[in-house]
Amino acid sequence: MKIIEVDEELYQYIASHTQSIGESASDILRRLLHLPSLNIRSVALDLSDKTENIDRSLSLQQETASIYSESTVNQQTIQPQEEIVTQQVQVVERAEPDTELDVSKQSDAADLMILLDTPEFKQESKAVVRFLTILSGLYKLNNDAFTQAIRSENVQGRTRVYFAQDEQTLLDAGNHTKPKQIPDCPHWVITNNNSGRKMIMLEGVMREMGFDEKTIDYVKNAFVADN
Amino acid sequence: MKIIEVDEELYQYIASHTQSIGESASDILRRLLHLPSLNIRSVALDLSDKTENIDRSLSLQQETASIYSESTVNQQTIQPQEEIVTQQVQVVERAEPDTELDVSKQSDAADLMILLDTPEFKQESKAVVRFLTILSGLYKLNNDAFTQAIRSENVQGRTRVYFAQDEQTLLDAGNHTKPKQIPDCPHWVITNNNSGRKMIMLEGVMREMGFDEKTIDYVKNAFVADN
DNA sequence: GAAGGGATCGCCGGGATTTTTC
DNA sequence: CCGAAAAATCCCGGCGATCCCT
Repeated sequence: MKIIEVDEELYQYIASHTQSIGESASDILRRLLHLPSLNIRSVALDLSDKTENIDRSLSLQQETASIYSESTVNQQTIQPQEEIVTQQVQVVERAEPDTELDVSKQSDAADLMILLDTPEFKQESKAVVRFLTILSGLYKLNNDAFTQAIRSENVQGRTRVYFAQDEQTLLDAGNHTKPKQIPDCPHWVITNNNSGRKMIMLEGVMREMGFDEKTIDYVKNAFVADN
Repeated sequence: MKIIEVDEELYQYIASHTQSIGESASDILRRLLHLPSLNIRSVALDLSDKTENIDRSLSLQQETASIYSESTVNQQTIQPQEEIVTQQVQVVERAEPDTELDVSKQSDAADLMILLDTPEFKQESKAVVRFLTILSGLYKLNNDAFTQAIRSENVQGRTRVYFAQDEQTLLDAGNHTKPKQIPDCPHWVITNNNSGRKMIMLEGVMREMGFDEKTIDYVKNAFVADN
């Protein structure tokens, strides 16, 4: 083991991306950097558990699996039984209708993919709707992270303000921005821009929220997919 | 600074992504993680106490707006007329045993280096922002020395005026000089020149302020470093 | 402010490059 | 007239919002 020094904020960033209790800095960093894990990782397991639980299509299962395949490729060591037990507990807990606010970090990516995989979403032809739906999903996944993310300067324009808690702020910062409230969310977004910019906005928010690049890519693709 | 433990292989991975000599682990990781740069302006504000948490929510927008805003006409953030009064108050505030104009003191130089060492600064791609940030930092370090320094003939152009307490002075002395207010500082600088000239301007101010050559060199390097 | 969506086009800022001055 | 220093033009990339299409 090596010791490295990281600044306070980066430390917080890393710590905040803990996905399972007791995870080491290495584990977290490896996940964020898309490096293969040394220890068995539970992400793949989690995904499949969740899959059964939520009863979704097979195709998504495959997609999801392939997306994370990198992290499962060279995993030779198998983790103790405890791991599995934990998983089962989680499944049970999640078996009830999910109305609670604190969605465990672990399932962020999966929840998001489930949302984007619904026929309703895929069928949706309007970019604004897909845009708003994704934002709404992001908020629901982790409203604190989302609320923090949209404050970042990285999701602001040169003169326009992209996100705010109220319509007026957005109206004041630009002309004809066409603000819309994000569904089931206290925040507003501006809407009068092309799809490219909408994608940039999504990307910015997700990056701020700490999603890894793979997931961000997945969402971007889902957003773009027009049929 | 926080200490974290990473496994050998991950350590090698991070180290192998060094892009500039002397880069810290934090810098490298921030780049690899696509961590958004923070608001440079607030860093400058926070020069003397950089570990403290920064509230970026409200002040950020305003600061950013003032920097990029083109309609500087109705900006009344700073009042030139009361300038002298303000200065005097600050003198009194600074009236501690070792208050001098000699800026070459270790601690001041160190403060400056701390600012330039932040990943936020290093990651800043725009020369103007780095330029303004450094000037802001210089002012913060010793506003009297700074205010005196920019009056010197050595920081004026042949026809252009480089620094002034108000935009108009700069506008009057040249065409398309693109003056900008230095963040958290009552003074303005012109901005429409290449990076070489910006560096000459920094150098001039610092020399006038009494920085030693080593520190000046350090700052020049930090300013130039572009990635 | 009310039709709505969003691609297209034009403006703006950054700063290297070119032009001008001494 | 040449070289150096300063000034300012101008190109490029990014963002805003107009305006065309549905």
